Amino acid sequence: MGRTPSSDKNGLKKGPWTPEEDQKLIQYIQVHGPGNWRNLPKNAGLQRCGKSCRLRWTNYLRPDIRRGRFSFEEEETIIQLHSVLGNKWSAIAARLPGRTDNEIKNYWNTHIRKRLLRMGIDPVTHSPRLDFLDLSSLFNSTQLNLSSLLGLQALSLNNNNNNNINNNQNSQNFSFDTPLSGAEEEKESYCSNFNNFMKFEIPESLNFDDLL
DNA sequence: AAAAGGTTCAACCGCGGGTGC
DNA sequence: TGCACCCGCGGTTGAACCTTT
Repeated sequence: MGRTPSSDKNGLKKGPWTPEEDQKLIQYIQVHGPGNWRNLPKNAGLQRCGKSCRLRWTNYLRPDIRRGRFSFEEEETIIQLHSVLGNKWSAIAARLPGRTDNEIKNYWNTHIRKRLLRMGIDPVTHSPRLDFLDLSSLFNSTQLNLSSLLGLQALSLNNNNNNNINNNQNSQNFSFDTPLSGAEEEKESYCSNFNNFMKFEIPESLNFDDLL
């Protein structure tokens, strides 16, 4: 993984970190603590720039980092927070203990974004993609309230006092079976949770003043 | 078995905000 | 006010790995 080992014009090493480099960085930070990244490489005996050291520490070596697969709850939280915060990965990471902004960003781009697209949800606006849906069948649906559909996100973001809004009314009439769908099991799993996605229920512990 | 194409994710880059002088 | 420096963020890259043909 990573990049080809190389050096820049200052003789500083680039590319993947070796276990020896990791050990030097960990030992130095255990004694002196993180920070002062500019001088850290020299003091720690590393041929790296401070930026590279900070990135390695914050994204990989920090002892409080939780590695491994994201749980469904974490995934749902990411989606909810992204619907409010957008690509503010550090803000999202701050609300997911043990996860880094880089990890969340990667996970979003490689997993969640694709799943939302597959489900017919625009990953930027978090609204159903009308270009993706079979519009003719939608318009023929007597139960569909299109204005509700278009106002879905606005509703969701203004639901501070309306957490119990029942969006099932909107979502139950759609079929998000997609021509691009992959594993049936996965599709079924995520479609069954579609209602949860569309509710965008904001955890009570979330402080909107902090977010915005 | 091997080649081709797709996916993952650690690491890099450029930019902008904050701070001190 | 302007400059330099430091730090953190978001976007992008590309080698390793995985899956498909």
